[in-house]
Amino acid sequence: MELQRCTVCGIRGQSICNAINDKELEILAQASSRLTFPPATTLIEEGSPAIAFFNVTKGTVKLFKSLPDGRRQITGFADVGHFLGLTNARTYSFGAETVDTVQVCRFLRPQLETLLTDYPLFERRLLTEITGELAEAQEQMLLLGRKTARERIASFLLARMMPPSPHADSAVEGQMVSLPMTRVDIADYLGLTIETVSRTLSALRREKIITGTDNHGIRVLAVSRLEDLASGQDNR
Amino acid sequence: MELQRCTVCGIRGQSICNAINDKELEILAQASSRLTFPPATTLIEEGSPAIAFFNVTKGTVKLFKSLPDGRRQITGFADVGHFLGLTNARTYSFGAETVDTVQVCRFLRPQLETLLTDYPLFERRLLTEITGELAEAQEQMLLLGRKTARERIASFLLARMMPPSPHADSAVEGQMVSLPMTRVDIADYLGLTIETVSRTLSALRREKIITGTDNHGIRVLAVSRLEDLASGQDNR
DNA sequence: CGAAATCTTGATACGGTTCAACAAAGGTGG
DNA sequence: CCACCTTTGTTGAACCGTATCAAGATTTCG
Repeated sequence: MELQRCTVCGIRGQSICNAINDKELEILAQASSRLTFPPATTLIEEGSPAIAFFNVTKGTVKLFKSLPDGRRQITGFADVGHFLGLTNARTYSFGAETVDTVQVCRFLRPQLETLLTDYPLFERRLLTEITGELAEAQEQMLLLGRKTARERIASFLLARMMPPSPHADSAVEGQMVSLPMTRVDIADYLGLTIETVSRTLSALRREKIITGTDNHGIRVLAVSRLEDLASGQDNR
Repeated sequence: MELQRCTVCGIRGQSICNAINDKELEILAQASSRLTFPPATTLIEEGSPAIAFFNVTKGTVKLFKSLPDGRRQITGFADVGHFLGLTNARTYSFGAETVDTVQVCRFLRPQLETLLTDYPLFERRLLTEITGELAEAQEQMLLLGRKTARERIASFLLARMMPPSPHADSAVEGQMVSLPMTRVDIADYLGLTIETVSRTLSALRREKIITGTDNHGIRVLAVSRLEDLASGQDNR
């Protein structure tokens, strides 16, 4: 678990540090420490004191809530650029665990308070970020409350589709979707069981809407078919 | 539809205006207009341009998202003190409709921008508010993705229980729960059908966990039983 | 290479939906 | 203020999509 100073936040362009100008960047660097964690590391334990705040600079973190009997709902995946750990309460109401190898910038709570008051641009950026998270949460509530298993899988694949890279490998057909998480995680995110996730992906593969035997990388052959599916236009 | 200037925001103690000091209050008053709407009025149409931002000062507003075929998910109820309409996009990704008679303070977008930059306390308050909304959204995702119908109803009743008023009417047994919305709204909020909501409430009534024949006012007789139910401790 | 973890597929069960009929509440005009 | 009509809520019976239980296949990793 390497620990080093984040003198210049490496992913400034896509991270929250983006909001801060050059003079401020130095202060930010002193306020945060960069940490690297292996897969399946607990970053936040549900109910523990809310002492830190993270900005993901590499990898994917899953956020979740659990019931006493072990049922779990993953409320989101925080990819590069996203932050996590903001809360009003003294304790976290959710847990966070790394999916793959993850690098973060960590701010301790007093540091965060200082940053918020001293750097208005930082606070504004945070407000924008969290407003976007709320919109995503609302979309997910629609999915969990009203969509069928097929529609959920289709929505999930679309949401996780990489934006078509400019120097795309046009030799390979289909849009790439990266799925670093396991079937269990997908199921717990979509409010399904692993069996239903597996069956539904198999069905889409059979129908030539997706391809790829690799479990953590799928290719979408018919984006528009998926879009129809995701919004309930076309179930069969 | 009455329209008047909100010179001194009447519910300052519990509203977002709370964040603003006396000097600033006057400016806020000039930036907003107070409006009253009858039940079932559309405040925000899904997909329409995001021109305004509201603070609820009386009544309850429902927020929702819909699918093309009409399936609907209510993502939250905004009661007194809550705001709605904040978004990063140029259009709203959700709809909003009054449940009962509703009074709001409305800010137009440019006014909001000004307030945010000029009054840091206002911006901070907004960040706190929306952080709380995100936590609620996560709790609701757990409900929608992983709880049974019984657990959903129990959770809903608990969440809507009035805080026991200091001058409580101790002559009447049981904690009051106000349900201004219809069964359809409750169903669309909990990801169930109206029939299941009705059946489940009847079952809880039969089991003497709740009472009250009035559809919009229920009394909880056994709070701790409900709490067990809501977290999946005790299903029968 | 071998063991453990992860994923897939099949058979059966069940919670909640759907369809249907009726009951109760609310609102309106005479 | 009541009779009528419309809206909202309740209850029952049958059905269905997804969960559960079970077995086998594949992948991962030491």
